[in-house]
Amino acid sequence: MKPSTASATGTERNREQTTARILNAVGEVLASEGFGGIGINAIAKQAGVDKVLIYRYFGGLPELLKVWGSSGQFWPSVQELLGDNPKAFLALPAAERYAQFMEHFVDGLRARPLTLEVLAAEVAQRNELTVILEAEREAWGEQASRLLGAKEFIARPELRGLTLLLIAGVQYLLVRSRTIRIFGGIDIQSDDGWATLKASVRKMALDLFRK
Amino acid sequence: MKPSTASATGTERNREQTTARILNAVGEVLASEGFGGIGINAIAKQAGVDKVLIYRYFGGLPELLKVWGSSGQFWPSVQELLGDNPKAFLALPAAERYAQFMEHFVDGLRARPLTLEVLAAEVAQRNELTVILEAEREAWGEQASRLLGAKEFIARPELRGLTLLLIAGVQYLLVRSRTIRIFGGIDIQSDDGWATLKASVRKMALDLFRK
DNA sequence: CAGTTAAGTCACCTTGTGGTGACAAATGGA
DNA sequence: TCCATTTGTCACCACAAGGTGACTTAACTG
Repeated sequence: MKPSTASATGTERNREQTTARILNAVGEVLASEGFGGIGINAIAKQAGVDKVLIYRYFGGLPELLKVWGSSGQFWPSVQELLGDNPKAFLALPAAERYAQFMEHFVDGLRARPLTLEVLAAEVAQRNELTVILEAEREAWGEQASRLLGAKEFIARPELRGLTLLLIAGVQYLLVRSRTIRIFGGIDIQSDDGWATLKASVRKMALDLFRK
Repeated sequence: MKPSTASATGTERNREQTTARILNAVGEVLASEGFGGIGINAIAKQAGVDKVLIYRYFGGLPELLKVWGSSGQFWPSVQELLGDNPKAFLALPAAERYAQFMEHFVDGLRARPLTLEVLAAEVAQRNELTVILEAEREAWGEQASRLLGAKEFIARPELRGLTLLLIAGVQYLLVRSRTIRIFGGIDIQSDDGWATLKASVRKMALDLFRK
């Protein structure tokens, strides 16, 4: 029997693997404990790694979060919002395009619990991680609004504000749905509840874009 | 010179005044430090009171927050949303009524920085205080939607979901405006930015309710 | 194979938090 | 006037967090 201390945990002096473990642990802690549970000790424990290694390899918690945040894709890609067939999407009538865009946005965000967790943290605190993601989102919004239809946005400037409010509303309801079920009488945890909300938006779009 | 220890701080064995100080301190700490800064030590310090008195008079932090939360009026009253003349408001055409309602909601919330602070905290954590306010809000939403126009909501059920999204969007943008300025290209800290958003909603209402 | 570098371990410190027991002093009856 | 109650003060504990210095041991390199 070799009296190896490292082999007990399965780690064998492999920096690459250790850093990967640490980065994974960030997401794992985030998923299980939420943003409030993020801390040097918790991450080190989750990774099965001594916390001093985090300081050595990353410098500290802020730097670690920065690296982690830059590597993941938290936001639905623009492509994801357009659907399987981008060309066909852009050929749709304005109302249908608008409705589908919002639906895809809802679905994309609902499929990303970690993003919702970070989104929730952004609201409460402002730190290195949230700053990164804020910038990322601004860029995304720019790109998205261009795709959604710059034409319509120029012809009808009020659409810009309205869309922003709806996007914000979706984000808020999804973030809230992590901890509460009923909001304004609608079940925001269920598919049914979201189907209702999507239908509302679709109806609005049809009314707004009708001749 | 009397060697009075109490008179140094201006407090003279007055329980009523002390409890009032403590309760005030809750709001003050909340306003200056945010919800994350709330703690026994911080509140006691702000109140200029020994923390042990908080335990004696309230039992602990949760109980203190409960008392504080029940006493304040965090949410715009329904009356505030209807404006100076409720009767006249209800006589307005649907579109105008809808637009004004949303405008009053925005103004009412913008005038309540403490409410925004608590709203932000609700997103991240769930504790005694947030539970109280959640219940309060559900009741409020029930009342508000009844006033806004049960008639329209029955005739056009999609309005319910749409309104919920807009209300949620307003809350989200206002909460975010505590820490960031630009969101989706709009300045959510300025009156101008909000005027733009209000105008968008108004235009939408006019389009939706037109014959 | 010897020696340096780097990975991982361990014990420890500091600080801020919630929480409590014991005390000093003012208040208000009897 | 005396004495019990209540108000306020102070010193202290336990604990978890971030953070660091010094050590052991494996791996690479000449």
